[in-house]
Amino acid sequence: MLEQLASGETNVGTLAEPHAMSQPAVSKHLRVLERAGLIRRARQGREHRIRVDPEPLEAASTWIGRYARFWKQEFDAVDTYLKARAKQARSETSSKEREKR
Amino acid sequence: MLEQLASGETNVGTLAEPHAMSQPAVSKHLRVLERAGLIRRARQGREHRIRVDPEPLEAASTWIGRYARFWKQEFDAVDTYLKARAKQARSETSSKEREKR
DNA sequence: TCGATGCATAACCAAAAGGTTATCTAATGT
DNA sequence: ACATTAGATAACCTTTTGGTTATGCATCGA
Repeated sequence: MLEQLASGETNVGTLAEPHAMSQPAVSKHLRVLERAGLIRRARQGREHRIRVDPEPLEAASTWIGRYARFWKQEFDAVDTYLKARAKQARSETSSKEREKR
Repeated sequence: MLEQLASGETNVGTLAEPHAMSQPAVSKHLRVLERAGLIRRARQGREHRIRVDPEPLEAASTWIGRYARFWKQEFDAVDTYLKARAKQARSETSSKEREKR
């Protein structure tokens, strides 16, 4: 539904149609999104124009991005470490097998 | 919990401690995260080392980022439009009030 | 002024999320 | 070989999510 809001500003009724959803369901979603600060609402008369507030999403994006980059480093480091350990483990195993005989 | 995984690779038991959570609960979370492709698991003996897979998060980050930037344009455009309309509405109202008298 | 319209709210329901305890399996140390 | 330990799985319970219909309220057009 957020994705649909991407295609620009709409009123509540219009949002309900493409999803197989009733109007009250949409209202509920909008209330949640509004409390989460993800959308803005401008009432003009009896119609409510809804639009996405990009700020918090942008913030989330950069936050995740920072973490992802950090994790990528960790990931690669651990990966090479594990490969090295695996190689060593193989040689240890074979030496143990030699001992058994 | 993902945030805790940020601080590096761990095994399952270690993950349970800081949250007030039982071990099976953690196992459930990990299974979900694994199926979602957000973490990787390397079993070595009876211990499972868990680490974050940064790729999908990075993808999500850039996706959201692109949308956020796009929405920011929309947002600003609509904002200026609304301000203009509000100004016009005020002048129309006052002219109507003049008619009433 | 009065019916139609846009949306919110209330009351309710089914399914899913998220936790628990108890039990099982496989690897480990002794 | 046997007790211990890391983790998974099963069965169950409560809370949250996400939807519904019915109804209320304000605004608009005639």
